[in-house]
Amino acid sequence: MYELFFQKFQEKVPLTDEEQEQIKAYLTPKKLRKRQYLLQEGEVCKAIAFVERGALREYSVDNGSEHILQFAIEGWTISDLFSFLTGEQATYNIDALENAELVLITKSAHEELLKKQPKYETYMRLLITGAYIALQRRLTSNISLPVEERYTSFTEMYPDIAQRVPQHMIASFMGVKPETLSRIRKKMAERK
Amino acid sequence: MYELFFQKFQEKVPLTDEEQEQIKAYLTPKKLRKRQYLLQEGEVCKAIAFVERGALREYSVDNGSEHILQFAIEGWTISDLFSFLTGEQATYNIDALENAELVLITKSAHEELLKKQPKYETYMRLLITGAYIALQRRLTSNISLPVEERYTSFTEMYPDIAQRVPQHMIASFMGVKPETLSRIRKKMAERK
DNA sequence: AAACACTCTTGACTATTGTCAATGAAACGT
DNA sequence: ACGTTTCATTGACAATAGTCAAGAGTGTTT
Repeated sequence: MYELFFQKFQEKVPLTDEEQEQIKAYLTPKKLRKRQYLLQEGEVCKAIAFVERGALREYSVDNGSEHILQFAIEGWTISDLFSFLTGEQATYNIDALENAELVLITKSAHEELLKKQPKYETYMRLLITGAYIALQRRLTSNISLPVEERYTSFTEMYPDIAQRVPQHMIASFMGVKPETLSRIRKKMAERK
Repeated sequence: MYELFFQKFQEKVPLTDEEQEQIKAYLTPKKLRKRQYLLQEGEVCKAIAFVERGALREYSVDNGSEHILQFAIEGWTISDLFSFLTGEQATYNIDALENAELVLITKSAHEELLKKQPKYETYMRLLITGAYIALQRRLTSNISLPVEERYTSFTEMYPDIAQRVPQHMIASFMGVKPETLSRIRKKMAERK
């Protein structure tokens, strides 16, 4: 259990066996069925979730339409960080696109680990730094590139997600309507 | 010197006088004239810059058109983090919109501080976490909201920047053409 | 003071994306 | 295996944003 979690952890920060055991004591496993919520808008986000198996999404809802902020498949971490850290109401929803097995770091576990295990803080720092850089790139491509190029770069960057997730969710992730993505794919196919 | 830097630092992580002196030894002051580059695409980003006075922007260039990723005024931090951390070529440019006074943390200072001063690591973690959360919100509003609402929320969130920076740069930041922003402002004014 | 660069606005036109509605195919649950 | 939901596609039309070109107002430089 927690194999993938510690594999990803150790890619960033190596751990001795004892350190790993120490950290393990703070983790909570959780299973989620497809369509089940991990977090709903308005609740307080009580954990950071690492995906051991399955696929989740994080999204906001605006006038009834969903906007996907993030996907998370095996090896990824997902949370409403703002709500988690401040205790304020979450503005995002998180639910499972497939049955999933998660490793949860609860708020209290997070705080204890920050106090007791410097390597945890380092891991968190590196994790968020990587997420930040990825998000900067996504934003840059969003304000710079036409939809078609954003779509091809998405499928090249995340071919696994592109295959596992319905098209209209990729459209939502990209910030366009499903019909628009469908037409763009058609044009691309015709050109080939 | 470095007043604002340490004020912002201590808002996140309190320091003793000795700790502050220790950290101060790693900082480098730098002045930048209006239009001067701090970083050019293709170079390696050699420092994280904190703005004591003035205003900078970070932007990418695509087919000759500029796309502003970030503004930074007093109290903000700016860098091409990816290039800084990996030593790869920068994909962003950073230059001064006004004469500016900066506090630089060079790569070697950054590494030494991470080793020697745990509070520096904590500060960095919190700094990036805050930046990450802000960026998530910006992306959410980019994929969710029409341009007009993005513009009003920008001016409400950053009234200081909205006043100091030319309109076409705000358009670039929002990912629309200057003409479009101009027309949206006109519509808004007519409705009032 | 004249020349220049920069910024913002506006108009006419084009391109892209969204909306609404309908259809067929595939996947899902029982 | 059946009915139900979910998904993707398409068409006709509307709304939004981009392109190109021109002009006016500012402020700066020399």
